[in-house]
Amino acid sequence: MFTKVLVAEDYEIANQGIIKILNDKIGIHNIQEAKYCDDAYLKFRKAYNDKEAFELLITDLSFREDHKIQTRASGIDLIKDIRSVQPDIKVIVYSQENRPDKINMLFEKLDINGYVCKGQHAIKELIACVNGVYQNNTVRPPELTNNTAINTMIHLDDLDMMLLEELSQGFTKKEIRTKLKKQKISPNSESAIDKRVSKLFDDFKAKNTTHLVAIVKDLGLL
Amino acid sequence: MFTKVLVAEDYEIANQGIIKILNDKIGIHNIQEAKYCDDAYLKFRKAYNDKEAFELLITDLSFREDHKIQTRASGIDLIKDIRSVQPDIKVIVYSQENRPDKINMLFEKLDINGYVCKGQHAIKELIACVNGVYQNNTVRPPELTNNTAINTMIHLDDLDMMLLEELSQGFTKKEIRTKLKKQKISPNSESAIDKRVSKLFDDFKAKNTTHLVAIVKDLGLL
DNA sequence: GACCATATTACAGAAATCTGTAAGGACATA
DNA sequence: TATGTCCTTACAGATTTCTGTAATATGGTC
Repeated sequence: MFTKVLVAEDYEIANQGIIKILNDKIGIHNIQEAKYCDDAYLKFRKAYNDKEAFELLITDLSFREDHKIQTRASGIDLIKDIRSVQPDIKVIVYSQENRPDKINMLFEKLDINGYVCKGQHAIKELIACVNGVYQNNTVRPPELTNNTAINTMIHLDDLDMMLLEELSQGFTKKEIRTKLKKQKISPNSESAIDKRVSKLFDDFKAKNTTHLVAIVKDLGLL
Repeated sequence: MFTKVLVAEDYEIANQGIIKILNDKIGIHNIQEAKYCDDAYLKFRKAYNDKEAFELLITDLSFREDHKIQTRASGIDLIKDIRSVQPDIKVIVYSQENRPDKINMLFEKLDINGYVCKGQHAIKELIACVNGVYQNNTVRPPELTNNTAINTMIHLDDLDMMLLEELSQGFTKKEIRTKLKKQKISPNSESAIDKRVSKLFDDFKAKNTTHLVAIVKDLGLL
């Protein structure tokens, strides 16, 4: 089993919870914790330089903003930076994120080894994940395999996201059209935008713009 | 210090984290945990009947829905039920909720003894809270005292909330007006509703309905 | 080039939104 | 009763939203 693990998670209680599981249930005792990305990187770097490198990184994705100025804003940056130094370190992400496309992105772009959703069954999943990753498997969360939900079906491109963002900020379609023209993004005609938004209505089964934004906010896409 | 504590929290990792803090930092070792409200109540009831009652309950507010059917949906119900049996038990709520009015409601309506926000400084806050509550103090989170934010300033009555809810569900003002008339809620005229919504625009500095709903969703009021 | 599917654009009309003004009712105070 | 304030209602007009139809453009395939 892994003997040396780094845990990066800003929620202290969750941080302690992970350590307790690793301790009690998996028997890993050489654990260091960090509440900030930069702090995590420093601890990683020191261990690496001392030839006592970590074998596994367990990290959250989002770190709440704080008074401390961070060069790394998210766990994604942290993973990239650490992997650029020590490419073979195993990485497990432990996060609230449950959007399949986002989680898949982590596996595809960052080549992470495992993912555990914060939730009711996190202990069992974490244990299974650490064991699986130790055996060189890629461990995706059960939600991902079962859940072929809306998010995966509906493909939102950059323009869709921009439209949703602008609409949620209260801009009229005329204003949005003007912005698009200024940025020389096409399509930028009134009816093209109308069509795009109407398609979003269909996709999300929304009655109007307000409803659409409410749905998308609830889904956490915005 | 307290000697017997019940922890009700459905997120397993957080659950373990709390127990670790109570163990390591406060020296409480007689701790029972529950992942479901009903389970928590049963454990409470058993201890009470065995004359080995809990002295402190630490509970979350929201429990994720699951396949298990629960008679108690939220921590609020749990607190009410437990207090109706053992009125003098101390209660600390540990939750993500950060809306001042909601938190204040807990202190006023449920007479809870302490509140800790899930977050970066939860350990320090939890320790301070348990200590404070043990000394018969009421411990409100630091956020609450500092944050005289929008939420506290803007008073939203039932009609306001209903309007926001209906609008976010994509109903037109005409539809809303019809609903109000059916339920014999006044005011129900088109212009009265317009005025109400316009006031909400002013309050939340929204440009239009869509913007308003987006803001309110972000604030977590809806 | 010819063909097809798809995406963009133009235009138009009904419906809904948003912002005013003005008038009436409820209620408290003097 | 008179006065003032606040809330509700009625109405109107400009703007925006939403939904169509139809023409044009784009990109890929044969």
